[in-house]
Amino acid sequence: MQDIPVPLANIATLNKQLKVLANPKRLQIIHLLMEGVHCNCELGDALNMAPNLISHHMSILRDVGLVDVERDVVDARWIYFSINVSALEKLNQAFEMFFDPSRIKPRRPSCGPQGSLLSVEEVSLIQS
Amino acid sequence: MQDIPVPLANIATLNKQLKVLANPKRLQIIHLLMEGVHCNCELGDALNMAPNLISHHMSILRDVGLVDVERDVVDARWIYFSINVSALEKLNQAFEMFFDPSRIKPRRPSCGPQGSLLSVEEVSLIQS
DNA sequence: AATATACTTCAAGAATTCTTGAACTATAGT
DNA sequence: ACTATAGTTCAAGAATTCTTGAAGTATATT
Repeated sequence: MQDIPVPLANIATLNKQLKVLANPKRLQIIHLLMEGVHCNCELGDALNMAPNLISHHMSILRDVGLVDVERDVVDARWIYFSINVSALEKLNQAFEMFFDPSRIKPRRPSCGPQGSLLSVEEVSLIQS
Repeated sequence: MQDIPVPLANIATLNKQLKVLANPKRLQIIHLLMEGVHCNCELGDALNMAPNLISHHMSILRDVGLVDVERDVVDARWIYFSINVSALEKLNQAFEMFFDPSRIKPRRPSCGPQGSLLSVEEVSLIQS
């Protein structure tokens, strides 16, 4: 039963990550990249999106370090996108920590008559 | 090594959940509710927000089933909000499944000369 | 019955994010 | 050098989401 702290600073970070992920196109891109390396044109074909839109979403994903980029060694015009594994691991851990159901504590609210949180006997005592 | 399928229908669901979570105020509300039951006024005081804004965010959290509501038994004007544990568990599982780093597969892209994915020997063969 | 309290709903404006089309950069082939 | 290709950047409009203030509900107290 160790206490896992969740400071407010982390909520801002978590929010930034969630905002990046809370977009259907970017989720689909991530899903495709989980299946392996893809170039811009491949993603555009698969998702029926213009290449500039792919670029736009990729820059958002790159900004949070979730996606890596490398140029083709033979033909440097092609660019390959891939998931940054350690970034994904950290993301996964952050989620698991923040949304961990075992973190939920029972507590009486500090306002209101708190009737609903009293036992049945306590409630009947008050009402009599 | 079992294959965990991630159908496209689930991406839409996941996106909906992520959009609800990708908001600093709602993350703070969730964080406070993890610490235990709170009423509207308590949340408003803690987060320095007007009660109608709290209500608004609560309805969004309720719509996805993440938050439960119950009226005070003694004084029904007070309303207590709490986290729906099973909803949080499902959310946690969905995240863990979708963003699981072990899902990442290596793959050669189907476009480009694929130079960067060739071995050093293969590349030197092409370039000679 | 009248007033107060705890909260919700509504509508409009503010802010943010998404998409589109055009212009731009970098590299490769002829 | 010139053209083609793969991808990026920019700016403006469209769409969505957030916040604010006022009005509305439901319940409790006097």
